[in-house]
Amino acid sequence: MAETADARWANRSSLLAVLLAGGQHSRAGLTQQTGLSAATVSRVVEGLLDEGLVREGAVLQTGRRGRQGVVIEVAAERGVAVGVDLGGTTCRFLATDLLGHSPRYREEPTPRHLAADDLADWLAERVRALYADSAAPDVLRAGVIGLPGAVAADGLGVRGATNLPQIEGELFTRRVRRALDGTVAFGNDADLALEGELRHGAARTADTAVMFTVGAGFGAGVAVDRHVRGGPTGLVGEFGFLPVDSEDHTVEELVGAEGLMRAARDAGLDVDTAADLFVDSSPAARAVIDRFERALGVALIAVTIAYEPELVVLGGRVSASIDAAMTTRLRERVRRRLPACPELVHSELADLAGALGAVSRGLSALRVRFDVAPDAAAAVRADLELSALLSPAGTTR
Amino acid sequence: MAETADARWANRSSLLAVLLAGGQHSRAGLTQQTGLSAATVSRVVEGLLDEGLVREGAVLQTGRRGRQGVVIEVAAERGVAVGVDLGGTTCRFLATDLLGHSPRYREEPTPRHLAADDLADWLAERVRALYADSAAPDVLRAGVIGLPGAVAADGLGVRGATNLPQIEGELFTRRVRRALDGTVAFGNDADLALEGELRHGAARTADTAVMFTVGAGFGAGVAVDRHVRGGPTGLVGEFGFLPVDSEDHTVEELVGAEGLMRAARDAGLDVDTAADLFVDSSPAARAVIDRFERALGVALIAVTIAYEPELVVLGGRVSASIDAAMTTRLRERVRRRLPACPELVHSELADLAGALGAVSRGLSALRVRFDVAPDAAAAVRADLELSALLSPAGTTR
DNA sequence: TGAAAATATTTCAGAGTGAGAGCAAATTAG
DNA sequence: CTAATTTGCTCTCACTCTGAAATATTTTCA
Repeated sequence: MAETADARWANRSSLLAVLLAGGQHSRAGLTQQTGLSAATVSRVVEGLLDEGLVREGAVLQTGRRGRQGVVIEVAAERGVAVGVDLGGTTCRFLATDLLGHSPRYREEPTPRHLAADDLADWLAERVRALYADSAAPDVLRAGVIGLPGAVAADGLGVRGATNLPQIEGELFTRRVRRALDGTVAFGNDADLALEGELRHGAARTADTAVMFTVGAGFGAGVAVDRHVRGGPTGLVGEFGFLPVDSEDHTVEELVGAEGLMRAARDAGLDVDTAADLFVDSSPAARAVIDRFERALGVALIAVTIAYEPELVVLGGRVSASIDAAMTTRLRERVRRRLPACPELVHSELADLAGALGAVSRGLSALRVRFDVAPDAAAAVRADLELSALLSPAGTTR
Repeated sequence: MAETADARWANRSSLLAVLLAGGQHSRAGLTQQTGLSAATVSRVVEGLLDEGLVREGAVLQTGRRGRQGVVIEVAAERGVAVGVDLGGTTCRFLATDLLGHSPRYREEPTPRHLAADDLADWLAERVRALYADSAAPDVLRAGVIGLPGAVAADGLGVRGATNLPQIEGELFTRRVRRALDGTVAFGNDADLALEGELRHGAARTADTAVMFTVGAGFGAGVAVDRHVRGGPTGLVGEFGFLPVDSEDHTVEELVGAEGLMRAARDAGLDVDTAADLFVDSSPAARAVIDRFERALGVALIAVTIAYEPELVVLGGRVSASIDAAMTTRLRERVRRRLPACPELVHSELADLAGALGAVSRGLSALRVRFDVAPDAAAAVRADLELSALLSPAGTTR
């Protein structure tokens, strides 16, 4: 412990962290970025060149006089990260290289009729195909798969996957993991969506943030100190279970699309989608929406008390129906009761948040496998090439 | 950054961390405890001897054959930590040396009629007296003062101190701090009570824990990864604000002693203390207690969802009335709705939790000032000499 | 063309570590 | 009582790694 060798490793870590965040860096630039001496940077870079983890690229055209620096570029093809968002209806895949570049995105309907085994094989096959895109001989691979259920801290046990019951337990996850030689990890889809927003979306600058996912049901992801928390059994953030009145109605029943539709039916309303309810001005519809707003307000109060987040990101299908007037009313509702209230913003990454978050985690795992210190690996702010994805053509919206 | 000198500092840190945790250690023992080489331990100890931070004590009688080791003991008189729990009615003081030994405890009625200035002077005078007990020439002092209100992250702004209104704002805290030359920090009393239970009480072994303080009002402290969290404005954990029914009753109204007494009066009951309500078997009293239990259940559900703690510690005056039957019912209530439920246990430190937590934080601050790495400083599990305090004679119970 | 400036490498002294030798002090065995 | 053994501590030495400074290299500017 605490040998002198640690220093070298620490320096290599912080240097690699800078390189893996992307951008053009010469050795001189790295000297500035890392605060190390020029000599040390030269030596560490030499080591990385020997490892084949970086290579010298073009000379850096600065326009200033003096000798030009040589760009040190990461051998990005040495790693592949695959992020998957396995939803109840759609499955999204996103693969990138070690730098988060050359994204390849695809989506398919989830074959929800398949049993656990077959679904696992179906998924593994597609991930393997994305892995295979990189032809380099010694590629490290890391896949992260978001599931519509709570994932235990061990990363295998799945619970509460009402949308895709066959993935419950450890059968599905174990089979996927084995089929992919242990290169994959699992996470909760809401947590990964928050991870995405946290690194590349609306919560980019937030330290502590919560994401409400309002879809068929209601879920929340929680990030404290830029670290998404799931809890030992993955229960953390499941504010859908929170009771909101004396009759034991829960947030999920009043806020989720399923609950909304049931309430609409009970009120004799004839609507096809939850979104229709929000634009229906009949008293019956307004009553349902009022209860929606009340319940969402309770959830907002609860998370404000629990974490005092700077930001609550609204995501999920139904969240699109939450307009500015309603967010204003929600914040007022909180402010009437509490001395502070988080910002309320809509998701920036929409459908892609989950897959992006999954890739981000995969990239972190890759960095660690390339022997970057875990803290540094998680702190890297990679500049993924998202523009192509988020342009109108790239997404399904 | 990352010079070789860091290694020496890191080694000094981990060695000091072992020494400050207490116990008898020879150089050989330290070699084992720290994992460092014998040579390094000798060198670091030599440095500490030069600093005057440690000294050689008696020879260690092991009974084994071979040369006897010399005990390296911390110059505990080099630091004084004072913890204060400034309550609405009682103010408790606890002072220890750098090792958490030679505790001096006293309590006085809080002079709640004094204005901010005078109260600050009153408090500072008493803390100064405790500081003065150590006659060593170069003593470092650290005081931590628990206040019955939310303390902002900057450690100065106080809010929601309904029990002791004159400490609101920054006037009181600034004056105390200046009177004590900046050697003091402030914290929320519920947070510090949890800190105490976390380090020396019921939550000793827990990683993530919550403490409910059920007194006149209702507050909660939150510790995640053995780290008590307050939030930017100190709002974190104020689950008293949580609404529990459609009529907007809050947890505080239904659970705090004040709310209980009001409800009792409204129900035409003639009781003197909240405790009486719990042993009253009349239907009216039972109804009040039922609502108490329901609201506490909602708070328990909320914290379980928010943090999934291993443990919820029950503290505060009213918590004594919560018997085993009620905790069992509460846990059943949670389990009916959630897939997991924390343990529910009573505080072990009772009235002293706050002062103990405050001293613990003071000790941490002292360690940091002696240049121990903050992480290591916080992780030290000092063995305070509590037996004298917790024995029947030591407390007010 | 030469001066100035920026990048990169090499050299060197200094700081620090661990292994192992060596010394000191205790117990045990004969 | 003496020698062997064991344990604690220190000293020496080889090694790693760093940053400062000198040097080489390459570019722009006057």
